[in-house]
Amino acid sequence: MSSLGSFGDRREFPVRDYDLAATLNSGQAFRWNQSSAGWVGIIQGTWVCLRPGPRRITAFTSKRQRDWAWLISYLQLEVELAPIVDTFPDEPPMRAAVQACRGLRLLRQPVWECLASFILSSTKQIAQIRQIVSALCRTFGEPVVVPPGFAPEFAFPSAERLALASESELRHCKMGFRAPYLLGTAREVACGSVDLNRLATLSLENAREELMRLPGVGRKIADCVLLFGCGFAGAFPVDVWVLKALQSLYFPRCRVLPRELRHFADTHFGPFAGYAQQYLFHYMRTTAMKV
DNA sequence: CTCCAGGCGCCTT
DNA sequence: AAGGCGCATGGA
Repeated sequence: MSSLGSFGDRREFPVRDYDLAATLNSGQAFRWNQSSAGWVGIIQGTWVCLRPGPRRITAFTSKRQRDWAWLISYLQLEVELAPIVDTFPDEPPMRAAVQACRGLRLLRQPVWECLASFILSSTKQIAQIRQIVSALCRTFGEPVVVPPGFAPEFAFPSAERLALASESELRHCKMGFRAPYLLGTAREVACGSVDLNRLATLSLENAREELMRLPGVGRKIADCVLLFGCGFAGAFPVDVWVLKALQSLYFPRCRVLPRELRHFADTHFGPFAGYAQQYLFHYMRTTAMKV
């Protein structure tokens, strides 16, 4: 194993209620890999390795850091989890999900990477989304400075770079019918037709409307970007897993239509509905699935 | 082999 | 408004 301490930079962050593995592995981000040194990822072109410890997370980077605001924001280290969980409805399904996923957090990811990744997510399993994103970064991303002994890494390619790609180049990354969607959205973002960094200043509804103007972005993908990239904790992405969770946990004895489940989701989970959604999603994928 | 995967856009009623 | 279908690709 490489001596990370003798290279780059290192910083310890005290945390409570933070399950790093569950958070990085819960289908909200697609570029984290567990190595013997810890969780290795790229955040805005910066290589970082994260090690969970008792009541702290230790971060190693390949380059000296002027400040760590980028990581504090990405990991949402200043968010206290307990007051959020306390707003969830007090009922058996939600209690079970919270108990099974203690310490599960939401990340605040770079908006473009989040948007592009979720455009690639439709009708794909998480393992395959990771493969496509990895190929996209290898093919179009700028090389990143990596500590000695670690695998080469690449930044997530900018919208401007992807806007210059051809559809067939994108298809070489195995994204299939999603290629024209990603290309179309990259072009719109690159030319400034949609300003991703302004979304967080809008209302949830207006920001969602903006995102849904983009090709390949419907309600579900828009809500993922709002929740995982823009900080709208009330956005509630409804996918096949969440539909299954709502149906089986809340209406086990009667068949409920998807649009009725959608309405239930919109009205039932409170101001941090997005957190509740992530708990249900992860609970369903890890433990409850084995029913 | 068949079936399905953190959906969307377009086409029918 | 609401429901059905095709779209690439690969793993179970």
